[in-house]
Amino acid sequence: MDQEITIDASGASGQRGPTDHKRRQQILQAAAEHFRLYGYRKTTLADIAKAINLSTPYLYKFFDSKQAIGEAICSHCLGAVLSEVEESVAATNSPVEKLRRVFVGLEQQGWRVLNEEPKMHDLVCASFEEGWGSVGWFKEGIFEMIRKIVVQGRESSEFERKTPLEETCRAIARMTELFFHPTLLRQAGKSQKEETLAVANVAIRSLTA
Amino acid sequence: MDQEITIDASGASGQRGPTDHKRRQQILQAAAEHFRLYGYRKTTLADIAKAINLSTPYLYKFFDSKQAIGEAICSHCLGAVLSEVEESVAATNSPVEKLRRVFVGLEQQGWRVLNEEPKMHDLVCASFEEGWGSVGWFKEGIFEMIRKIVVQGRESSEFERKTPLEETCRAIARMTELFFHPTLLRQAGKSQKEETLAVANVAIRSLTA
DNA sequence: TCATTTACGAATTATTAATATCGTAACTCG
DNA sequence: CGAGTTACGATATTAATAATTCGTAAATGA
Repeated sequence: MDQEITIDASGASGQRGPTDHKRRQQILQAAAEHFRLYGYRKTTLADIAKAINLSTPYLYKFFDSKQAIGEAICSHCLGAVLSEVEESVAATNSPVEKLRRVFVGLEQQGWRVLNEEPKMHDLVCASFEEGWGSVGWFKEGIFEMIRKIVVQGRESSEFERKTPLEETCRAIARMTELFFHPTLLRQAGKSQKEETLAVANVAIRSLTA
Repeated sequence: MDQEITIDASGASGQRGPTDHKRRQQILQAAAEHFRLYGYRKTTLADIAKAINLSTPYLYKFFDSKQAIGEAICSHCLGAVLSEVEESVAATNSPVEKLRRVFVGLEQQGWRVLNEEPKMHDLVCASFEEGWGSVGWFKEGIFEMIRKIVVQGRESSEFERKTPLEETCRAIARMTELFFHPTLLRQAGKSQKEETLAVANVAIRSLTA
């Protein structure tokens, strides 16, 4: 009704009932709007149901729990972050520059969510604190992105080929966490472009050894 | 009465009145014991005062606030962590091994506090969340430790000398945070020796380039 | 059979009042 | 004056209670 975009809930756990059902879409869109405006904790299932003229219990035809809806919305938000970063990465061919853009892009996007969608940031915080499925999925996305870049860099001989691929990429993925982890982001309180670049450079130098 | 060790409060902010006063020591020791047993939040100033037969307001002769006492105890705890790591670092001459020990040592010590002194861990969490002075002091200590190691490594030609010292060391110091930051530690829920070593290796390779 | 609701118990979350705690100022004692 | 206390207000915390909210089961209609 509001936005024409569809929210892909596949990937988030806690789903049930028919996928690709019109109601699921409505629920997710109503939830997204309410979460963004009033926050996850303050919106009740009744709010969501009412917004699309349904009774509360019917939501359970599509989701296991309120948290399951939260996870779906969170996945969508994190998915958007990942897409932005992927796009930025795709816009250059240099593996070194790609890697730098992963770090900088994640920092920027994390900062954007914190500032422009504070309620969403809260939701992301909760998902990290409670270890929801959406987090693992997101981290895996980052790891894959980095792995591809490193593989490309090794093929073009810009990166070394001695160290174990998996271990190295996991470590670098882990390092990006310093700049997108919502709790750290909040504690930092300000953008950290400088620091991000410095850490990215460490990662890059370790590969170009 | 309990422990013969003295707690050095210099470095922590929020202190007032005579330094090196017998009462300050008593307050700090009583506070340390209560914080460790019952937690920062649950111990009241009255508890501390009563333990050494003082009235509550007299504590304010030595500390600006309850938080100031918390900071002092927190500094002491973090100082102990730093000492342990420094000792481990001092036990080898290889800069590479030293650097590895900074990472591994911090991870170990962080994990130890989380498990063996959970109430202290809560206090450390609070200090990070609220950005107490003790945190900046601790991070600066790590940075200094790393800087010395890198300088030594450069002098012995084991490390490269092209990259700016300050920036590089700040970045590496930042990377260690992944394994001692109390919030991340709690969220991880388990020891991460493997990951720590992997990230340490990235730092080391970036220097031996 | 699929879409949906009503009825309802358990668990969680506001609300509020009572209490405790923090921190200051002024006071006492030797 | 240095060591310490008493008295006290503003703020935070706890406890008890009332009200919501989550989530299930069984029921209703198309």
